[in-house]
Amino acid sequence: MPVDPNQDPYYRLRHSAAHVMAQAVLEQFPEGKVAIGPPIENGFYYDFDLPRALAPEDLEQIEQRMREIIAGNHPFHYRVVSADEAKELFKEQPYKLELIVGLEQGQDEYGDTDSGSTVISTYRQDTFEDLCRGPHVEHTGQIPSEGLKLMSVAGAYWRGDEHRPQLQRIYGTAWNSQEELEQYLWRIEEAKRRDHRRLGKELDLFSVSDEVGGGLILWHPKGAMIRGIVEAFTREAHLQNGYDWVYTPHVGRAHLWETSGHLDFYKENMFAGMDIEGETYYAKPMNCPFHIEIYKTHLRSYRDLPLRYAENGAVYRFERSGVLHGLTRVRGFTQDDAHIFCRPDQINTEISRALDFSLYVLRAFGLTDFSAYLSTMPEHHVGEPDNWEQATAALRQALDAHALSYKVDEGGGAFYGPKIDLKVSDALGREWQLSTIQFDFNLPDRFDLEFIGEDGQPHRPFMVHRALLGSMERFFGVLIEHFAGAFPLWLSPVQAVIIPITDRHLEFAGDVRQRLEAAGLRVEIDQSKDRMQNKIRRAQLQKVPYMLIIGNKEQEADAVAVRLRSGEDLGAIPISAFIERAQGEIAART
RNA sequence: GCCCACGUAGCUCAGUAGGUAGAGCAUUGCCUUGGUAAGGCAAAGGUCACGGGUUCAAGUCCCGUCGUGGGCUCCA
Repeated sequence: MPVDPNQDPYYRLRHSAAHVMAQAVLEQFPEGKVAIGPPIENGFYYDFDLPRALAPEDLEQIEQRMREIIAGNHPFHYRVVSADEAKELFKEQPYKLELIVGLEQGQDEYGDTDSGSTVISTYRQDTFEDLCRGPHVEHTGQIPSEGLKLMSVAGAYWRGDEHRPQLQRIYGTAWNSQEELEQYLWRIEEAKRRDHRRLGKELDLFSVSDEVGGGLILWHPKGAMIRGIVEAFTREAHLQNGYDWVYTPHVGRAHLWETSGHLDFYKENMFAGMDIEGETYYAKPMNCPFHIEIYKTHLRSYRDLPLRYAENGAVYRFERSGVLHGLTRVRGFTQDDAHIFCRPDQINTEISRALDFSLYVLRAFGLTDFSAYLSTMPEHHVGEPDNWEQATAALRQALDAHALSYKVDEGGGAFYGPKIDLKVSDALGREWQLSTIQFDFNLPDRFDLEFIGEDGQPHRPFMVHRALLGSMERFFGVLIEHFAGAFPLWLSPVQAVIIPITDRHLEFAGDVRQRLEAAGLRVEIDQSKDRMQNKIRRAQLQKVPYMLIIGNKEQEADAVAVRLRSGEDLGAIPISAFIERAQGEIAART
């Protein structure tokens, strides 16, 4: 994702670092070919076509050479050249030549049509001259050597096209100072510590089995406990917000998917069909057709609308093996899916409600930092432009009413309707796409959906597809990383561990457990023969919110000595008082 | 799917120049009965991902398959 030169204060420095890196690499591989080298979020990269694969040692050497170039304080010289001059200058560089031809046709370096000018320019520092529109720092000395680090090498296709040559991409990062660099590196380390795949194993939440297949999640008891709480909470919230809960099957006949158009346009993402008594069935990649079939079981009056069908619907999509990733990119997942069928005059209210509901649910899980994206009508689309306009206006109005700042992706909507995507930032400031609210002008036509209006005539309803959490799998992954596995009390699979100091206290421990469980708390006793210290350590590593230590003193006082996972020791608290405290915390979902 | 790297005990990893497999944690047993992040001793645990090849000898070298990771692309 390229960054905007006008908005990113690191743009010049990182872009310049990319040029310096290209110089260093070409010095080492004079026959190497260079592609493009833009600044990106947190750093920069440059793509090379080199005679051999780069190893980590090469990065050290390149980085070393970069520091020398930086120390040389070489100025960046800008000049405008004609297309012919440029072609002569880069005659040994086929990728640059392709870029120059593109520039002549008004394309940018990614091959996209660029509305900007078609000026062809270069920047030169020291011995290296690169096709570039800039801007850059004034001289290489302005790139802070101590804020620079090459991170990794990876394969990347020329122009992102798998049919074009695969290049070697070197990722680097560059900051204004060593402190900034170290902060960034700390964030990377912290992200690794929070990685849901790692915590999923350490906290025994879920696994993926080779035997079952990639991208198919096994929810272990503790992960399933959390999922169950999430589902119960959101289901209840849906019922309170005017949704009807439904259940639909995992497979459907081929004819359904022909009608929906999935077999025409989505087949490469579907699991292969299954033959049952001469009829082909497909695992569902989406829930919409099923909800539509429910809609169609009755003739609907304008008075019946809006109808809102919600379901935690498991869907299966064939994702290429290379893209699978933990819980966030899988082949089978459960969407908290709903479809709203409404009259044209209801869409403003419905969209506003859906957005409101979305924000309410996400906030309940401690996610409070949102950014919104509005995607509008693409060139190839179905449905009447009037409807698109009305729908887009409704989306826009809802965003404005909720005082959400949003970016507009002009022409970025799906072919079947405009949409709002909500992204949330987690505790580390990373963005995750969760909620989506999108209109669908395609399926109502394909399934010939109708309602009878006040005029006694059939009309086509508007259909809105929306998910709040996105999928249970991805959302769980986000929760794990957001909380670093230390879930708030209401979500914690084990809310308290009772730690008897000696075996003599086991009986009292059992008594305490019973009372806490009767109060609705999820409690375990650590009956191992380890010492108290080790039991504390174990509960701490499992990120259990409360450790309740029980010895002679507590037994006499009918109390528990409460230790928090923060390390704080609250001392002895009467059992009834502890129950009250925990119940209050659960009710507040903090 | 493609490029690169990786695949050794339940987990995290070590195995130097090919010579026949090791540690810590977890598990089990015995001793220890303790006051806020690891008590001691011992045992058990591995067709070194799978298949083939080179070699007197392969965890180690070569080829293939499967899987995982980092990217590309895509996306809930």
